[in-house]
This record gives sequence, C-alpha cells and structure tokens, in this order.
Amino acid sequence: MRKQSSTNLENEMLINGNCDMAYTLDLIGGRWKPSILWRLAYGALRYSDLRRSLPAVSERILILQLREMEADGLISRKVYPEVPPRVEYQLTEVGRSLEPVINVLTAWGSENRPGSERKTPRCPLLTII
Amino acid sequence: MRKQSSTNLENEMLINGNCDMAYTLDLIGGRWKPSILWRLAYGALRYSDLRRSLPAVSERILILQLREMEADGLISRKVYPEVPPRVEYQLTEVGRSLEPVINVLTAWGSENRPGSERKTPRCPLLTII
DNA sequence: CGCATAACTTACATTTATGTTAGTACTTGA
DNA sequence: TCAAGTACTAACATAAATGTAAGTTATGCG
Repeated sequence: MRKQSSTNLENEMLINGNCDMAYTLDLIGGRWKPSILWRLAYGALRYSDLRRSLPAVSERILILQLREMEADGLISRKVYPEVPPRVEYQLTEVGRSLEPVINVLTAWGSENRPGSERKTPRCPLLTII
Repeated sequence: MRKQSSTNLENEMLINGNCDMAYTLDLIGGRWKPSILWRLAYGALRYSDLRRSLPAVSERILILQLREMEADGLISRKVYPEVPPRVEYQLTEVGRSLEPVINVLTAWGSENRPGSERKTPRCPLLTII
C-alpha cells in the first residue's frame, strides 16, 4: 500500500506542487535513480542487463524505482512478445531533457565531494558493466 | 540515534562516495532544504524569522535540516551573545555556489511540473514572508 | 509574580523508503 | 528430467525520515 493522509503527505504535496526545484528533486531523488539515468543515457537496456549492472540493488527495489520513473514519464517500458520475455527500458524525451540537470549536479558534486577525482565527473559504478 | 550498519547504509555510502550526482542530491534533497536555500539566498535570517516563514515545518524538523546543512558546509550558524538569544543562519561560500544547481533544477521543474506557471520559476512558498 | 520571547531539546509516535527471501510462468537446452 | 534464463510478484522485515507535544534556560516587562 501507499499513503492516504498524513501531515507528511500533505507537506510533500504542498512543496512538490508549488516548488519547481523540489518537484525536480522528487523525480530524480530515489536511491538508485541516478545510477539508472546514467546507464540509460547510453541507450536502451533490457531489465536483466540493468539488473546485472547494479549488483547491489535488490530486484524489488529496482522494479520500484523503474516503475516510479515510468509513472513520472522519465523512462519508457517496452515489452517484446517473445519467449523468453524481453523488456527494454529507455529514456523518454522528457528523460533525455534531464541531461543538463544531471550535468550540473555532477559538476557541483565533482567540485565539492570529498575524494572526488575532479576529472571526468561521472557515476563510476558504471564501470561495473 | 542514527544508523550504524545496514545494507541500506552501505548502499548509501557506496553511491554517495562514488557518484558526484548522488552526492549533490544527498545534500539538497531533504524535505525542507530547498525552501531553506531559497530563503537564505536573499541574505541571513535569524531562526525565528526562518521558522515563521515556514509555518508547516515543526521546530524539531527545521532544526534537524539546519544542522545537516551546517554539517555539510552549506550554511553557517552565528550566535550573538545577547538576551534574548539571537542566532543567524546564512549561506556559506559553498552554499552560494549551489546557485547554478538551484537554477537548473528550478528551470527543469518549471518546464515539466504539472501546473507550473512556467514564468518566474521560483519557490512560491516564499511569498509567505 | 506571572507571562512572554528566543532558540532550542527530549521523548515519543508515525510514515515512508529500502531491503530479504521465496515463489511464479514459460520455454529451451543438456 | 532437471537446471537455467527472463521479468517479474508477494509476503515479510528493517531502517530512516518526518512529525507531535511538551519541556528548558534565561531575561525583561507589567
């Protein structure tokens, strides 16, 4: 289940419904969403590849994050009626329009994150695949 | 208390310790942090003014968010040894360097948030003070 | 004295996010 | 027949974020 009514929910709706910055943060702020965005930036990936590239995330959580991003219009899910099943995820036009957002967040992190290499800012976990 | 050890914490450290984008999101991603950043962008504010400008946040949560931002180096806390006490919060140099980040997040939200006015993107809750 | 203000803190309670484990349906290949 | 691959779902469990209500310390004011 999800939530129905609470101060917590009311505050979230108040903020996300009025603040552009908070709204954007809400869409990309999940634990694994940056990693997913970085991976899909290079093109479509099927579920099994995405999962293999993220050994630390459990299947349930990965699916949850993908579903949320799909509901928010950032990615699309394409099912191929084959056997074995094939499902490909890719960025939508809206998802691709996040590129400058990702770049600025990454640039700031590169300048300020303790231990950042400061060069070729990226999401190094990517090297896993 | 805080957390000591868990898969959750390990994943958080793994990601924030390696992904510049995730690190940045972690610093500004709290529920009330965008609102606080918007307010302090106009200059220093004392605690009571900050609180009055955010009627929906409880004192405990406001303090928590301020403490985290202070620990992360985004804001500074200046105590004036007066009676009644006076404590002023303001952006640090690092906090001010978030301006382009805020602008890009706001611009994207302005373009994509349902119901966004699309003009003069900002955090309208500001009008409360 | 009693109340008000400032900037909190404490103890407690709830909601939400994240994680674990096992199981599903279908088919191909050994 | 038995394991393996695919893309999940369900039931359960824990961790973290957020919220509520009251209390604290110190002083000035009427």
